[in-house]
Amino acid sequence: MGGEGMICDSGLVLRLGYEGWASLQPCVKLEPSIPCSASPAEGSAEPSLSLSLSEVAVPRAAAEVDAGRGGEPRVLARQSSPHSAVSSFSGAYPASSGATKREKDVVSEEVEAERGVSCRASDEEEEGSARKKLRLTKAQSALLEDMFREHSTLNPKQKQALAKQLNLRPRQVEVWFQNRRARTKLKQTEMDCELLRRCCESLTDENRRLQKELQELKALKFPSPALYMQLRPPATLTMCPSCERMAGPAAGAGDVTKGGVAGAPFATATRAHFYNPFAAHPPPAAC
DNA sequence: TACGTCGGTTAGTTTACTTCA
DNA sequence: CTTGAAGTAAACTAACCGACG
Repeated sequence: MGGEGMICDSGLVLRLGYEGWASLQPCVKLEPSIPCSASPAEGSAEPSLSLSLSEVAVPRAAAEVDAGRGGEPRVLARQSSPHSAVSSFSGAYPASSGATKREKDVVSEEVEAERGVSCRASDEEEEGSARKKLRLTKAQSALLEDMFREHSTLNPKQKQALAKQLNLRPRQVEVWFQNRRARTKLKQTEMDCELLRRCCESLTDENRRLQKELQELKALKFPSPALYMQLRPPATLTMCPSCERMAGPAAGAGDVTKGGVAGAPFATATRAHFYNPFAAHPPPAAC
């Protein structure tokens, strides 16, 4: 599994990868590498974060998200244009027709539906010519999508059967599945990136806030950290204002990982509830 | 070696938008 | 001002190619 890493403003190293393609489970690890000059050098604690996408039920297929531009559903069953060399209906409507493109498309679809035609493109006689491109019919796309939802890959037998059912060549089915997997992965990656971006923003804010708090603390020069702890409960470390969940004294007490210093007065002894966009509960809109 | 999958790319098609007569 | 044709950029996606396990 290859991983890509980036350091965001919050000083966290974000690593993104996939635990295998089929399962589409991106894993994300946020490792603290707080570069801030006001980092807890003086025995203070730095938050230890560990977010994992593996625990998350990320919306699986992009198919469900896959809408046309501007949210307008696209008509996939559209046959090729009158100029298309592979059009099954190159004569269905003349180019000089007064109908608009969209109207033509509708007509084409209706005619196609009536005839029950599927586009078997690039027949053997086409070999040697320039690359041809077919447009799958709505029915073909639907069936392929159904199959894809069941299995993202096909064994040779399934491929053969599906090709026969769709009146396509096995190679076409194979290519469709390849492209479909690629599209799904791309969509998933985009979604992951968006989640990471939000997470990064959130952590940046938190980092900023903690630094500010640290500076205030320094300015106050409390006689003892314990006093500060009494006056400033760790609940103030709540990261996600929308979640309204705070790390109470019991939550994570003693759970000071490598990032924190066990026993250090400013470790806040607790791990604040850092907003995890990959957590099972849906991320708040504010995040 | 053969085969399947993947990432990357190419190219055909469609759509949305702009311009202009 | 409205309308329709023409041009264009962008998006989508089938098909292809080479690398890899």
